[in-house]
Amino acid sequence: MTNHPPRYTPEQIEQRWQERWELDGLYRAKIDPARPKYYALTMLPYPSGDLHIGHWYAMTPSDARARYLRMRGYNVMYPIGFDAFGLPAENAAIQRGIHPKQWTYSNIANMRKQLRSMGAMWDWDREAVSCDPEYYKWTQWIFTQLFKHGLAYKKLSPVDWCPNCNTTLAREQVWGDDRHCERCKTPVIKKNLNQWYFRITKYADELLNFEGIDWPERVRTLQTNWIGRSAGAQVTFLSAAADPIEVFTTRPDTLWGATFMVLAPEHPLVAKLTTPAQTAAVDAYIAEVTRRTDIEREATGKDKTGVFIGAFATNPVNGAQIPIWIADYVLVTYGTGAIMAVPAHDERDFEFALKFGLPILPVIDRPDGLTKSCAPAGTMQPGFAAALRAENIACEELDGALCCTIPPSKVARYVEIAQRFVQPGKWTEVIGTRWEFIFGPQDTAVWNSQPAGQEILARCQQLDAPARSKRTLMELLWAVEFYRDALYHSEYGAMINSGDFTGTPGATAKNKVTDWLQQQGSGKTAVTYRLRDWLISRQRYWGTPIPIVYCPACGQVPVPDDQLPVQLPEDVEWKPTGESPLKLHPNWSNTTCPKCSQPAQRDTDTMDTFMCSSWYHLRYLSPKFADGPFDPREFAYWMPVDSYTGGAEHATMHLIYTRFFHKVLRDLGITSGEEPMAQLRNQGQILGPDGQRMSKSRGNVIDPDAQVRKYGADTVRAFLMFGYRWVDGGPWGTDNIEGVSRWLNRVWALATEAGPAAGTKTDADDARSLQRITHQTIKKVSDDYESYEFNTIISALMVLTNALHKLRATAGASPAWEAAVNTLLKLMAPATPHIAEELWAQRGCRTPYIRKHGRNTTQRQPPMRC
RNA sequence: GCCGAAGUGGCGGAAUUGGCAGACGCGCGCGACUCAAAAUCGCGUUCCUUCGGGAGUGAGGGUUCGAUUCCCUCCUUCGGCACCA
Repeated sequence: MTNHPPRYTPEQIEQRWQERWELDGLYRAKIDPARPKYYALTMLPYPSGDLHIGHWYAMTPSDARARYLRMRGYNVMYPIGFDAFGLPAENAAIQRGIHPKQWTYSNIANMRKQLRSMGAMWDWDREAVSCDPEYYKWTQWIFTQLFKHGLAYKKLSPVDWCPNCNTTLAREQVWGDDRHCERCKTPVIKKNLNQWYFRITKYADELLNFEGIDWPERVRTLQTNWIGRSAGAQVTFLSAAADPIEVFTTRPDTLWGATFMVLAPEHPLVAKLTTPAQTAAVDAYIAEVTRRTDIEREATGKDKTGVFIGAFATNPVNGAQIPIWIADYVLVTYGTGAIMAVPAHDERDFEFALKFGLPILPVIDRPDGLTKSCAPAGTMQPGFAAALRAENIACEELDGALCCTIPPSKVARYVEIAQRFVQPGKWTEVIGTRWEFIFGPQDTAVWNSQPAGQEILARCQQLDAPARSKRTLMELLWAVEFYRDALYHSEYGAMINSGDFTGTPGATAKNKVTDWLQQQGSGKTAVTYRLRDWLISRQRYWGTPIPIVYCPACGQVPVPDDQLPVQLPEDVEWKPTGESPLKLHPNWSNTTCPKCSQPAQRDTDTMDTFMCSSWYHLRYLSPKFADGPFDPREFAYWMPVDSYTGGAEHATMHLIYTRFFHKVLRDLGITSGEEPMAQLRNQGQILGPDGQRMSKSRGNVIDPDAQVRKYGADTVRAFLMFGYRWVDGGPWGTDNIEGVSRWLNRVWALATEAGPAAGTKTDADDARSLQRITHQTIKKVSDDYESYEFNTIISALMVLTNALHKLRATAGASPAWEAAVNTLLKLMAPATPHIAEELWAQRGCRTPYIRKHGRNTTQRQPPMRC
């Protein structure tokens, strides 16, 4: 053997091709109405300093897919940029004395280099960097647009504050049971601050509609739950002094069972309604609740606390006077901050009523028909059990008591028998679907109203000493363990004990009552959301300044368009004081009012960085455009984003904000279309080899640069596609990458080594099976790119490679062989572009770039030749 | 507690309009090449087996000629929400 073909040396070929692609501007996306467009987008990185293997995992398959679509003939735009504002820059500045700007831009320079080593087809001409003044000018402009249209407002309220990051956080940035900061894991505290909010709640209903977009079920569910729409009614109760107290309820059909009210301790009416006798207790309770942090509230569990404020309200459906309490299980931030308590059909209210001895009245029939009766020893005369048995009513003895679960059809019969057998001076009862107390023959009492319940309780207390300690009838029944599962339920069912509405079936009850309330003028249908408005003020330096000026005469004035951007000053102290660094600047905040030219002050907070990332996909369209946030011509051609990929951890943050922005801008006439991203796919996460999240402190971080040096970018790319289900991710596998490396070497050998000697006979069957597997691979690879199943793309390519290997001796001289090798290279090109390009060129193919070759299909077409 | 997703060899993972379970890769075993090793190549590799077979996709049940795939119950893991009226 004298003529050894050159070995596969990725370090020699990869950089060469990257430079050539760049030089020829191969991946510059230009508007071309003749071709179908495809906007492929992957979530922009934060310039933390080093490209992480996680970036590779997220971006490589996206890039491969974009390259695939390009080969299919689409005009593909695949842009990249940096989400460059944010806390890490400032923290690095504090720790190392580097200016956040310098830190950020040098990181960006480094990451650009690293990103290029991936061999991705990014259009660097479209790069956008969110901390560039030309970028944040338009972030500010969008803010002023929202302000002018009443969608941005300032409000003093208790907000979540991270004591480590020294700034406020949006609600969705507070995570976990201990309510910690999403970024640094420090538990948050509450502060009362005057802050800017965006009215995202105005778009709640629209954000619930995912029609026409192809997003993962999981993200849609997360967003739906986060928005948390509940439909019901708002009902007005009146205090003795006729103050209206509004409550929100999803169960207007239970109004007749509202036996008390609960207001949030912070409810504005509390001070006014509290009677003098209760003032001290109420003040003490409020003080205690305010002192407690949310975490302590959580720690105290669900044990209900509360206090009676001395006042009563009138239930609008029956005029009943019901006591008003305050309790911290009612949240001032949800609904109206006040509830009607229906203890018989709401678990929390039930618990509260039981604890504080408040009355309970069942008003909804049990749909499951569960009916129970329990007669302690000595309650019934002998023969009772036998009489029941004769009726086929099954009972069991529990601690001497005769406990029966009565079939619905036998309830009436049971009552008759019990009447006959109850001992004089004793009683028994039937509960569940019926609430009837049996004192003797011809002597039963039905619990169908609050007063009736009181009377029954009084009778029982006369007969039975232990009952005298019970404050309510329900408390008496709760003492019987056997009854517990039948005393409370929250199902829909026929209305009972509800005046004229008694008997209304569960299916229609809610609507009938709501309609009636509306006629009476004491209620209306209402919808409440869990979603809160988006708090965007941050008390940090490295962010977009809020373009608002406070004028003593004119109030809040947005900075006019021609004065944007409000530049971030560079000469600041960024010590973490808890105040905005911009506030401490000697003169930055001093300005003049854009309206009246009198001295005025700038807002010294900066914006949540999620604002920057809510519209970056629009800036990519035309990052240098000066007459607006983007060039409308580019928008018209490229939008919406056809495929958006990134982590699912952004489901309730970035991915909801960006939809909100899009809809706002649409309503302002700036954009069009319902949604910004037509299709979304989430990738999973790469963990350390130990199965733990990669982190420097654990020492399990995989450095992509080192892997590229060792194996080459193509191997790393193909391994990341091959080793995992993309949606799942998993631990970095140190072993599997060797297999991918071997595969590329085998491909190299196949394409470069001399074939069988001239004149070697071809086995027709083998040539045919080579052709068959070639076409099967084309189909498999195409289908799997469409469905983001990247691991099976690589395995299909390996299968084809193995077949080539095996059939070389017998089919290596056939046309099918040449077609198969060329097809393999083309099918590999999206995943492993450098080696494919190199071998393509080495084979003397006339088309200069493999990617220019048209689509591969399974449709009949001549064997591909280069 | 509520909602959602997922459980397949020693490992990563294939296969679902219901049709040969374990593709592809790792690892492992045997062999070739080599003085030797690495690399490479070839063969084998779900488990049990008395070598005839038998069992097998988290567990149990059901539908079916046939179930990893569909239905019911349960278990485990992960993610989200959690006093949201």
